[in-house]
Amino acid sequence: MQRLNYDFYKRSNVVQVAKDLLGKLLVTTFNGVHTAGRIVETEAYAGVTDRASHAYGGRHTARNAVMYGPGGVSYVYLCYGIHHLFNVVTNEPGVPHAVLVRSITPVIGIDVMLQRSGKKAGDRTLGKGPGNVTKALGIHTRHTGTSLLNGEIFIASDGCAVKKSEVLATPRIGIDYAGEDALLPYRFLYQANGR
DNA sequence: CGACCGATCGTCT
DNA sequence: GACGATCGGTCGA
Repeated sequence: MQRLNYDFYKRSNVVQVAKDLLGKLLVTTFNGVHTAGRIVETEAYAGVTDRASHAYGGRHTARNAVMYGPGGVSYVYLCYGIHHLFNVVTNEPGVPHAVLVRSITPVIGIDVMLQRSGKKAGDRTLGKGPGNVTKALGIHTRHTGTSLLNGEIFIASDGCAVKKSEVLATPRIGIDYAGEDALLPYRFLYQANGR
């Protein structure tokens, strides 16, 4: 198992990074409790030129400040007052690109994830949907700005190879306000054996 | 089943 | 003061 390094996150093509994150393991290690899931769904947010992005037009606020920092840092924010959504900042400082992790399949610490989510064993919705990802892994808005290069949250490769034929690209979810950018195929699903 | 709606609050205007 | 990069429960068919 190999933690992804800055060279992975700093790349300038956020769409490519979003695709490359499929099949990787998203790991949290809070208080010595390890939980991890395989990333099976991501969305790319292409910064200032992307109307769906929080940084569209160079918008710079306290909330999205970490997007303007270096890649390999978490950007977690609250949506609809209830859901904590986990993103990975990409690219080099000054370019506010990010990838939203929308779904994982549980791999390590499934019992803990079930407990955190209040779900029963066998529930297929565990880790499905961006709000459920953070709930299962214990990620909170307080974790925004933490580095994935050396912190409690990180992404690793376990050598799982993702074939191009197993990746499906579709428009992103819930961004109807983004005009033509809502049509961009920036959502990627990894479907090895269905879901 | 699918459609609808309520929850719930930080953030930006 | 309005509104989400959502979820899950409920209602009607």
